[in-house]
Amino acid sequence: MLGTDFFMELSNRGIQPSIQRAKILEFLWKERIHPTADDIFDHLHHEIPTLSRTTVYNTVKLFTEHNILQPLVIEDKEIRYDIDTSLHGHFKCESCGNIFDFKADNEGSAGIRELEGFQIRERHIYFKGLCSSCSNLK
Amino acid sequence: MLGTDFFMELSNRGIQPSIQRAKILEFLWKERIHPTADDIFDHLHHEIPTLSRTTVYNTVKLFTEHNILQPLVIEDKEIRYDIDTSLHGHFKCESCGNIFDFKADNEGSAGIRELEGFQIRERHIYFKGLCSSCSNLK
DNA sequence: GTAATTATTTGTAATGATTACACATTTGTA
DNA sequence: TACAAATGTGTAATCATTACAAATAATTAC
Ligand SMILES: [Mn+2]
Ligand SMILES: [Mn+2]
Ligand SMILES: [Zn+2]
Ligand SMILES: [Zn+2]
Repeated sequence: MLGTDFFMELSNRGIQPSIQRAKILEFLWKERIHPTADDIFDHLHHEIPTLSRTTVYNTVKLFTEHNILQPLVIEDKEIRYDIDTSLHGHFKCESCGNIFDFKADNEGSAGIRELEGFQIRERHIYFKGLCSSCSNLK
Repeated sequence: MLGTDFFMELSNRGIQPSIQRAKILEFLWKERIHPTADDIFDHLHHEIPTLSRTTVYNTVKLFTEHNILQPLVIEDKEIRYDIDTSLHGHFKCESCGNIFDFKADNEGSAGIRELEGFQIRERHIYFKGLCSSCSNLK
């Protein structure tokens, strides 16, 4: 998707493009943070003064349905969205609030006795604590 | 804690006992589900007609601070409480809503390169999908 | 034991992210 | 251009959780 048109990317994914959707996708793609819908709104409403919060909520929902986005529930009352939909772990720093990715073993998925006969659709792994920067600030 | 007094148990844990606190602890201990604060309230307000929702919220917060309880954030807008504070995984069935425990590997905690220098305070693993009962209902 | 102090409980009012909804705008099509 | 469908917008509702202040119960001081 590097350097390409986000309009085109939306089309390719079977989503009717719009300025709002393209800008939201661009933001998610370029800034590789794990923003909330509100974070996205706050960042974009300068560029698109008419942007509505509802549009952001609708769009992240749409993207999620198209598997472009993965919602992360780490804190209650805060859904974050990750454009990396692969299986990986998340670390949320309780001090700065940043979220960090880490590699998480895929194993353990199959060999769990208690889940015999279960249909697993989603896997989530998250840790909490202090990131190295915040740890160093004593 | 089997067959003992929950008042005593609270004292032992350094918590001033009360009827409300003891009943909440008893419920959490005996029913080994992962209830929300509201679930606890719904179950107990028959026994204790004067019980306030706020008391339940205050109590689960108190218990959490004393590490008697572990809050689980799996869905937004729903905090569940687990009296088993050990590290284990949770499976939430998207059909019946029940939560199942499973053993989760402790390993992977240390050897994660991306988290070098990070202070890990909490580890959470949860899956979603269909439990075996709900899977069998086709 | 009674009064004063402190802790606990209760009910109601606020909070705040998300959702519902109705209307406005834009887009696609004939 | 004209109409229909899709998309976007703003406001109002939702609902679990939290804040708060008054009521009640427990503990301590005398
Ligand atoms: Mn991620
Ligand atoms: Mn559990
Ligand atoms: Zn940090
Ligand atoms: Zn089920």
